[in-house]
Amino acid sequence: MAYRATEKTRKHKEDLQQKILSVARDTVAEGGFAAVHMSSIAAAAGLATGTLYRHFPSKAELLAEVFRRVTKREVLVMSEIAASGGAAAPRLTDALEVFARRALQSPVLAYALIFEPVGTLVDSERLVFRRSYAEVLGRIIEDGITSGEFPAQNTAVVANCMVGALAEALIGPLAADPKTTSGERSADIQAIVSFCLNAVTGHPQGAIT
Amino acid sequence: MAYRATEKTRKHKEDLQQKILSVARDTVAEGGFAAVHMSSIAAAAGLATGTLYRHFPSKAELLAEVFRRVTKREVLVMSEIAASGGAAAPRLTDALEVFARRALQSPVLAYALIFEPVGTLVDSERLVFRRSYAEVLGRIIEDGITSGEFPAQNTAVVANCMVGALAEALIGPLAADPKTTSGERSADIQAIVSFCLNAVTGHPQGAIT
DNA sequence: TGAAAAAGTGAATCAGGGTTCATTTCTTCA
DNA sequence: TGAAGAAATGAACCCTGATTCACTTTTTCA
Repeated sequence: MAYRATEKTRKHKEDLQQKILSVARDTVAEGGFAAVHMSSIAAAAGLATGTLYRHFPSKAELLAEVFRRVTKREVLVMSEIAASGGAAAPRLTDALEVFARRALQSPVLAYALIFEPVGTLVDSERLVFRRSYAEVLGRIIEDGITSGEFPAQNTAVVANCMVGALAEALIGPLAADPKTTSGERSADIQAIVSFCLNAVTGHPQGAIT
Repeated sequence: MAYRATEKTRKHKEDLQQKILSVARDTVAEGGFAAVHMSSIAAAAGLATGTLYRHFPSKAELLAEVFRRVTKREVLVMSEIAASGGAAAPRLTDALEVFARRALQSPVLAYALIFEPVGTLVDSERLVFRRSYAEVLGRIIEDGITSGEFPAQNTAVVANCMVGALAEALIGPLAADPKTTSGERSADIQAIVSFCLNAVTGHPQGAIT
């Protein structure tokens, strides 16, 4: 036994994985999951194609890992807002706006995370992702109901509706094409947020454009 | 010149096209677009694979045609409701409910039409499809604004939100899994419709569950 | 240092389904 | 009937990109 893994190698391995994931993440952010090819990821990371398979069992798993990481951060951001104290309505507004603003900041990534067809593995991660959003929103709505801010309603369905409304109106196929000005886009955000707030509160909130 | 196309051959050709389209449509309804393979469609239609290419230049065009046909009917149904006279709120309710009920009646087809990844050609048809829905809903909302039933609002964005909410809460990844009872599903429909109605009217409408 | 084991390499292989096309069968009409 | 053209056939081909694997290079430690 003339070889044993050591701290140095462990670190090296870890670094490579990070490198691969980061290259892949950037590729996704720039061109969506469709732009990810094992060969180009390898090249961009300064490795041979085969080496990727020493770190990830398959392309699907690599993509799933990328998805998980990017996604985890997004959900975290929103759930922090949700957990902050205060009335439900402003928290809901904040949560929706943060989602929207981040999505518009990197539209390709947003599209990739929410809609882009990839494959079964990523799809099931996406399910988790969407569920997380719905749960975060659902919790705020429940708080609002408890505190009497919002009327009683089917929390789960309402939360799903909000996720759908945001996704569709902001980054889905029906969204304005990306060349519209950021001013127009933030008017859209306001409209979407108002839509959702009206829906839960049952009376107009905020700007109606 | 010992051959010229005749009525009989024309008819025959037409019949074959219908047959192919109908077989393909059934396949989609049963297993989504992913279940469509040129070889199996051909077999199911009693033809050789190559024959399909005498009627459709490619698989993509065949699928696009299937998509167009199925989709046209759906939009028609909803736009008839939208065009019927009366107050905007009940018309909107009807339109949303019809969409929902039809979607639940053939969930696989609904998923295929709204979400399933297929390819560029079908994707652009899908864009048309979703736009049509949004336009139909948008028109009702405008009527409601004109008549004073609804407050002024960004019609286009609101319509998109509704399409998204319906799609997501009903047939998207977040929707209840199909084995839930139809009773539960229709409670969901009510919740979704209320959500949308609240959102446009700014005050609670119908059942709140 | 050198043997053992892991990591890295990248060209070759594989897979799977859409598409082609040389050949066969069917229609039409003089 | 038979020549001309259209339609049908289905096995072979092709394309594309993920995956493999025999070989080379590094790393570790007695």
